[in-house]
Amino acid sequence: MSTLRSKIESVVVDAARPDLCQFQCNGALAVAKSAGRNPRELAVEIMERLSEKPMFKNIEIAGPGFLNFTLTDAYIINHASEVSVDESMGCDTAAKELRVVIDFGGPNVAKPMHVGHLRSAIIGDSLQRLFRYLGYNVISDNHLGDWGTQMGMLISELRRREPSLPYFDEFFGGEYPAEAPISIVDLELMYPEASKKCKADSELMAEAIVCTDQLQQGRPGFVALWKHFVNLSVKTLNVDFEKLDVKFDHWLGESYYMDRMSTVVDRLKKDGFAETSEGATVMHVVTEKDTKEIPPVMLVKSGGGFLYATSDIATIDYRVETFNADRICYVVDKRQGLHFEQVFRAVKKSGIAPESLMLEHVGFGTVNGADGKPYKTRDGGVMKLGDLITLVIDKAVERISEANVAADQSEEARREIAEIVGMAALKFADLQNHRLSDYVFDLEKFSSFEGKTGPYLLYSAVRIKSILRKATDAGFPVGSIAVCTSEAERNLMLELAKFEDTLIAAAADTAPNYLCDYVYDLSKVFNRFFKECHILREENETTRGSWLALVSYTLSTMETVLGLLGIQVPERM
RNA sequence: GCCCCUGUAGCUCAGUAGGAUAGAGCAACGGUUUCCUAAACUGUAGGUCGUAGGUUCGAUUCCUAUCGGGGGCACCA
Repeated sequence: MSTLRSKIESVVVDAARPDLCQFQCNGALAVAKSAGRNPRELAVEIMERLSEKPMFKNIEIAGPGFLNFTLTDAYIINHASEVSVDESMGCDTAAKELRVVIDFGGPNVAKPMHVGHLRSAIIGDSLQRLFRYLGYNVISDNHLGDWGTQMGMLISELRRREPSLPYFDEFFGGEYPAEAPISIVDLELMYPEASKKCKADSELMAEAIVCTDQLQQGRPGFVALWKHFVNLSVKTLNVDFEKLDVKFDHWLGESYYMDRMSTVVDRLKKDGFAETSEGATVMHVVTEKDTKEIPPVMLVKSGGGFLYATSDIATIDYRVETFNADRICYVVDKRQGLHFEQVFRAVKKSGIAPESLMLEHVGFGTVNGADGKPYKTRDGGVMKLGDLITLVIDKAVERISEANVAADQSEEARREIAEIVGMAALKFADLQNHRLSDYVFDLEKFSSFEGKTGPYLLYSAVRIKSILRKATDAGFPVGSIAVCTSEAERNLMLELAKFEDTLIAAAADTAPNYLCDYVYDLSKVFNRFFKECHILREENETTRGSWLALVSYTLSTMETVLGLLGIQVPERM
């Protein structure tokens, strides 16, 4: 099934001036230039060719050569009717060959997640849902930061605190304890302290780096300790991801590629891509065509440790070999752009990745406070993701009791609604911005539950559910879309017809904000229809049945799009 | 120093192949409730799209310069 727009002609676009027409075509203007012809004449020819089709109510030529199309109501009704009974709402969801790896989340061991991780998690999650919906073979992977210098910092910090633990005894031959030597709370407190000390004191930093290198070389006590750290951390990370309703197919952290890193580095050396420079192993990725400086990729530190780039290269090697990936999307802070450019160049140049592999850094901007600086807590500390979620949900609870809604519901049900509403507020507030732009995170603003917010959308959807419930109770059957009695109704059908185009554009640009705009526009158009066409009071059965079908179709579309944003709709609110 | 991103209404942001009168939310000032959830609907006002050139029939969009803001640039991730 094709979209209403593309049923006319593929080059036709939605109207820029809805007051003049429903769809428009600017092709005559573009073609006229290359053909050396008058655009209006060309437009007349196109119009004559198309005007025979019965779908058109009207075709006009306007301005310098725009073609303006208006469809007959019968045609619009027919399209809406067909799509409304289609399981995928007219969208091509057939399985596609392309295998897409989406790398997102990327939390670090021992560091609680913060607002930056929020963006990666919900943008990445939206993309995985979108690509899956469109039929792509998606593999999502939470690339846990469990193998970097922060591990060395933690190990050396703990050694200073508790030197007698067996993990630090090089000659210890027994079994290491099954229980972790510290709690998760201690671990999370220990990291910021260790990090601060290392930054301030180069000797401590050197010690941390030595510990990191030794860990990476497999020193048994350090590995045992490291496993404890990872296990503790993963437990708390899971709590946050669960609250966000974000799931991954894999949790393959950097450490997973430990063996592969040395293999890959050896191969790069053997094939002449890597060389030694100032004691470190590096790979040059600059080409003759470059006008800018591209620093070489650092593969091995002079002390023997691997780096961020090494693990990313090894990871690509794995994803090509094991997942047979055609495309890899990295949903990572845009400030890491240079890193990815280097890594992408390295794998292409060395042949680790085939030329056909699409490597894409899906970058995103920072989350700022009202002052335009990165978002912090009131006392200037890092806002933890878990705390942020709590704030948002508390706000929703507060608002619900204020507005005295869902008063007939149990305490538990209201709590559940508050969680859904809070998460919708949070996710929609983030996703509606283009991912690359920095945005101001204003709790009051998106918790105000007014305007272009998640809760507004939920409210619209919930009202539809309510109508459908009442219709069922009254014994009104859902018919098929058969009438178009008002402009509001026609506009709703036309808006619904934009569904597939929106999804395709969002996927092409990896831009969930297109979905946000669409579902918001749809809600607005629906709310107008809702105001003007009183469904349950309508006495004509055909009209009422048609409206119920239209309303049900709107609900499916809204729930689907919200679902692609990771937002669920409650039954009542 | 080099490179990348960015500058759109009072504020926060959209603007999906160069197209007609540049959009939305909030804030401001109005209107709508015997009516399916008023967390709604709706009207008005508000912009020389940072500035100056260029390409084009046509530029917020592409190119150049310039100013302002942010970011990145070998042993952190």
